[in-house]
Amino acid sequence: MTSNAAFAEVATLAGDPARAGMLHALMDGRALTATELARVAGITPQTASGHLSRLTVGGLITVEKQGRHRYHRLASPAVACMLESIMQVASDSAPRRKVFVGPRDLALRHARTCYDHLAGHLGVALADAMVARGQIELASDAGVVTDAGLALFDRLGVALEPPRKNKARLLCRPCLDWSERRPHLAGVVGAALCRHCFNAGWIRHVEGSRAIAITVKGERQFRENFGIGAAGA
Amino acid sequence: MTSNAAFAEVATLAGDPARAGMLHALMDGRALTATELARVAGITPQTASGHLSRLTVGGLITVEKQGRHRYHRLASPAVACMLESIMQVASDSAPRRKVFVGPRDLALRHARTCYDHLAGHLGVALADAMVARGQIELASDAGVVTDAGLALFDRLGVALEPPRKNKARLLCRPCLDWSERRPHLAGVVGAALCRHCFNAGWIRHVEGSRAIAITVKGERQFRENFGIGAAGA
DNA sequence: GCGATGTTACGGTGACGGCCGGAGCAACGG
DNA sequence: CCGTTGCTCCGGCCGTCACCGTAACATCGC
Repeated sequence: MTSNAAFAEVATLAGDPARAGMLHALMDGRALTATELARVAGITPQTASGHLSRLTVGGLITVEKQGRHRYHRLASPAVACMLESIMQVASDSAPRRKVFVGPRDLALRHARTCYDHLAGHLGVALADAMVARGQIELASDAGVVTDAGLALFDRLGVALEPPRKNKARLLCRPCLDWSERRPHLAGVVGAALCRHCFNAGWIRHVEGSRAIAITVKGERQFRENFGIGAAGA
Repeated sequence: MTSNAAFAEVATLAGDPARAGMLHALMDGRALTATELARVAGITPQTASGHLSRLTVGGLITVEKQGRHRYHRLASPAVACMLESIMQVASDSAPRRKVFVGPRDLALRHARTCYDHLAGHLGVALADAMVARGQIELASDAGVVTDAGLALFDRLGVALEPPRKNKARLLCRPCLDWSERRPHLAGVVGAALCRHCFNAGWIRHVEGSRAIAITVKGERQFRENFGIGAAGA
């Protein structure tokens, strides 16, 4: 069982509360420094450094040196997907009691990024709207963008990466939202849509959090293009 | 960060080598007793009992009492999906060296079940064959069954669960195979196909392993219906 | 009722690992 | 050049947890 040791190693790396906090913070896809990660995890920079070193050799994160800063980010989308799935299981078994949700948690539940796509109330509302309008079809396993959806992306100027080959259907991945318990849009399509929202100035990052804020412009665009009401409420 | 503690708890449960071995053994979707799982993990039944108790309260497995035996199985497909994704990350970072593959590992790589669908060389070969024949389309995020694929399933008598609503497209989920590094068929479609292979006597479980054996009848059927050569070699 | 088997509960032991403080090293700025 | 900042290495403390042996409890066959 050679693969078993590697499996346990990866799971152990994610299992420490301090490391889990750091990985959680990195789930927005951005790169953070060791000191920033130490602060979110509530430990000293020395301890954080050790953790980050272990995470790096374990292949969960990668480091990019820039001057006297060292920026850490998740190593791959596969890691983000793994963290998502663990959160999925954790939120399934966790609701032993209705937990207290602080204001910070509330902002996260409203709208956040999930590595490279939108999640929270906003992400789910967007997916719901597109399903209702026949622009995408979503099953539990997978999803597909219809011609109406392609037309919408074309009209909005959503840039797909890599550029779509006209032959194959455009497929997308549903991702069960841990706060809403309903699927939102992930995969290449979710990433493209999220990227477009940032580039067009519809949303922006909230400093020091995975939460995102909807701009005034974004509010209007979401209402006009997706029929989503004030602040996705 | 209420969800953080639950996250770390779940990851820690999967992170112990002994527990990882048990979860790995349960990945074939069957239910095993504490003694069997102890033997797989190489620990005493007492120790295994403690581990299984923790896994149960953690929501990773469920227990079914039957006489003096207690059968343990994975709690949900979400747990299986999580274990898959961890294995995915582990196999990404693990290939530090070409590891020795024993005969037991070899059987696993040839053909095995992955919770509820087929994996290994056989699983990948089936997916490849269906893609080549235009019966399914697979992207990295998702997949879809074409009309040709639906016709094939109909001809073979593959029973979909739940029965397909004629309106929506039949979507499927690709699952990156850790041994082949290529996608095989998962999700409801993969599960239906796997179930049909068992029911029709094309494959059978190898006792005491996640590996499966292809019967003589199955060999002929796989060749005739999917063009897969001897033993999927 | 009496062994045999499967499973759980308890106490003790040992080790792995997280944490911090102190010190050493690069990088930027004045 | 020197002080500041960001990060890493080292040594030591301490809590947690995996493991086993012993023992108790349920279930089945005789």
